[in-house]
Amino acid sequence: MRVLPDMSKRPAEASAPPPRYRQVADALRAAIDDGRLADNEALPSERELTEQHQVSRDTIRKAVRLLEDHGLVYSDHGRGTFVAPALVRRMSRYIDGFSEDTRQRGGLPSQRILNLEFSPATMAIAQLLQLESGHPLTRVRRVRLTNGVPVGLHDAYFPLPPGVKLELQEVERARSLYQLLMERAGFAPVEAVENLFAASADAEEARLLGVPEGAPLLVCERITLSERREPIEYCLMKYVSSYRYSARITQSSRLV
Amino acid sequence: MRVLPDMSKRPAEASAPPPRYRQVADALRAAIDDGRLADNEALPSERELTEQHQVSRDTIRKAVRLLEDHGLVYSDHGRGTFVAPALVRRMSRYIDGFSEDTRQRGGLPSQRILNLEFSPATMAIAQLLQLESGHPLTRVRRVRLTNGVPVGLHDAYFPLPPGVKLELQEVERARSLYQLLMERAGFAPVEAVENLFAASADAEEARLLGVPEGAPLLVCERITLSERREPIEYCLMKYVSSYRYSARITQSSRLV
DNA sequence: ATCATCCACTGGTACGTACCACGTCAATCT
DNA sequence: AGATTGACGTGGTACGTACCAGTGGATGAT
Repeated sequence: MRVLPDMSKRPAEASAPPPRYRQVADALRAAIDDGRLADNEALPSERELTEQHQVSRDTIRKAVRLLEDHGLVYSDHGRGTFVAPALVRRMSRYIDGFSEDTRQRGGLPSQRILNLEFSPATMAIAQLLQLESGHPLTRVRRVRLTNGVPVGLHDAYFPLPPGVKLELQEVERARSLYQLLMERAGFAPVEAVENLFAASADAEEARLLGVPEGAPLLVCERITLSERREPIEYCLMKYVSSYRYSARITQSSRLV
Repeated sequence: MRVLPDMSKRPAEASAPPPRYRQVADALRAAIDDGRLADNEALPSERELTEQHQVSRDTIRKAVRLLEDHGLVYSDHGRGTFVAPALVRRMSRYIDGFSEDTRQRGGLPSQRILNLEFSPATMAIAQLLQLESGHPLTRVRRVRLTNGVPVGLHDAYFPLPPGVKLELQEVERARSLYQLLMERAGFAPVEAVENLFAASADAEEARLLGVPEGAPLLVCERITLSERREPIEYCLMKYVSSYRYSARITQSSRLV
């Protein structure tokens, strides 16, 4: 079983300027966003970009690769690099993407805290979080809304370092739960794994989401991992059927 | 509107040896797969690997980056590169992953073709595939099974080049629909975008999947794209609630 | 007109070098 | 004992060079 580290040091401090390849990527991204580069239009060749930005080809390639990873462009050997169609560009997903996803689709995200409680880990959750059964966990239940309409239920469980206690007030005030957890507990998610499946709404879920009992829900079970790839949160999210979860799948450079 | 290219040339021919970085990646992957490198164990440093494999650091970094993209390892600045825990390693998804996914989870995948028909594109599908309404499409409906038990319904629509016709026989004989489409029609998917949501089974779906009418289903709507990022297939997949769709989410090198 | 060849251009691989940024931990200083 | 420092090892960035491999249009022969 793991021991939870103290996590009280704040990284903080002024930020260094981003690396060159990142600056180039941002410039290209801006050109795509404001339409100077249209869907499926070719970017300047890497050698041209080298001159335009006065950096080495290596740097240009890093920039392009970054955009490619995010689905903004695609490269074809021998032909060039092209702007990905908007359909693909919209598909990036990030951790705790609810607020961002909603905004990106033109909706206004909000949330309502249902409760904040401290409960020992059940055997199932303890196993997922690699803690011993009964380890004290904090549990936050929230309703997620889009334009004031409930679309999802989030049920998050996470261990807090000894001595750290969350108050309902601060959770309700916080703009982002993750942000708060980062400040108060050094919570630093860098990766997450999710399992999605369908389920029926029980009576309580139906009431909270404003749907009939038995209505189909999209269930997303998430385990959030720290920098060291230790599980730091288990979260069960249930969405009404109008909610869309987007994904982008590639086969490039597939590992047999 | 697009015009469908002929697509009759076969790439074929012997394959060149894979690039060095790919060979290194395979070697590392093998070491991870057979347990020579345990979960969260550190890989040799990049400079060590340089000597072991007698290649430049650039090549080593390409190899490591490849593994990192696939969630097999993770790198920490200043600390080293480590084997990702199995939880994360299992999360890669690929196009038409049903058979592979199922096998990987220890199940035996199979399928039953429901029907093969030729139907003009409805307005909705035509728009998604960027074709004019009424464009002739081929439609294949299949039941997907795991260990003989139905778990999903696939309903695929795709345009075929003029002159190419699929026979029910060959579809039923084919080991993989995509494989067949590649051989017969130059079908070359390289990317796909998916929307997932929940829905209730209607009477027919319930019958085919062996679940009660109204049972919750995981619906996955997929648009498959060619190398040129042209939509080449629309596929609606519906899964019973025991089916798990896995995803891995990262925030590394996020584009603000 | 058709086909094959060639060539200019694209991204992809691979080498080398240098330095920077970050973490770790032992040595050192309070 | 505790805090500070600093050397060292790690991955990250950036430069340069060279050549390979796939594309597609121009060229020319048929």
